[in-house]
Amino acid sequence: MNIGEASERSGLPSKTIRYYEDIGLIRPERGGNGYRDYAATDVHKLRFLQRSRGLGFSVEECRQLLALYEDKDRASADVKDIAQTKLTEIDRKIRELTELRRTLEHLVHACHGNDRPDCPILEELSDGG
Amino acid sequence: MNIGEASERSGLPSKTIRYYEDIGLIRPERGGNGYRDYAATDVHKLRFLQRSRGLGFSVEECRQLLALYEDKDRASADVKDIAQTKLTEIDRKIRELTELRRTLEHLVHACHGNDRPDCPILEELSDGG
DNA sequence: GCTTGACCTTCCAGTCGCTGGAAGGTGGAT
DNA sequence: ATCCACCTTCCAGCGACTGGAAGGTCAAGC
Repeated sequence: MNIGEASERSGLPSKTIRYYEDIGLIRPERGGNGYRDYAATDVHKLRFLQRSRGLGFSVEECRQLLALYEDKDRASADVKDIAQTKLTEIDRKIRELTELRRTLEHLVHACHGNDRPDCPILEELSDGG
Repeated sequence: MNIGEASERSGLPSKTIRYYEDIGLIRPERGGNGYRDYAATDVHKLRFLQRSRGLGFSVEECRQLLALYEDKDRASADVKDIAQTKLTEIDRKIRELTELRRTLEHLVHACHGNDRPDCPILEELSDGG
């Protein structure tokens, strides 16, 4: 199938699919007219990429996951390691966001047209409280 | 103080600090030798930027947050609106990250992590389960 | 006074992961 | 024959830095 259909089926823009080919993630066949020709397995891989990117894996991580996916003798521990690392990162982000939320909410509740130039709440905001 | 010390105190690389100046986020004084000269308030702002950037706010969002931070003399309904909008955005981000976390954790727990070739993580990534 | 080395300056290029657009070829319908 | 949607390549740009070259400044040591 042409890139347009592969795009529809995978949920990835054609541009992105070509880019993924550029960086060596997928290598579709070519028809006599020069058009890319995607097989069902290619679409499978593209969808795999679409999902893992959406889960916050970097392209390099996706390359690893794809290699593991294609490798029949892979150790699932490798995959687990990558996912576990991502999980830790996500946890840290959630923690930090929750902190900022708390700080900002504090600010919203405290800022009532108070004209004092040295607002301790704003100090706290910049100090990381 | 020079950029090196501002970097140490704010946790931002000197390169990033210069970049923030390029795009008009901070405007330190200049010494007679042409060196940037950072005041304590500049470091406060830099640390503020360091935190909010680290939490996934775009530079443009940080510019707004910084305006809020600098608006301490004119705290008003407008200022509160900006903060409130940011709060909503933070909430959304936390929700999305939590969802992502849940999905990934599910995958990690489903994975045996041993050397068996069948890995639930890869299966779900490709099948979209 | 002169050298050393750490610091500072500017500017240009590269990174990642796309995304947009130009310029042109192909395919199928009218 | 013409139309238009699709495909191709290539080049440029985004955001938010990051690295490196080429050069200026400053304090310390000899």
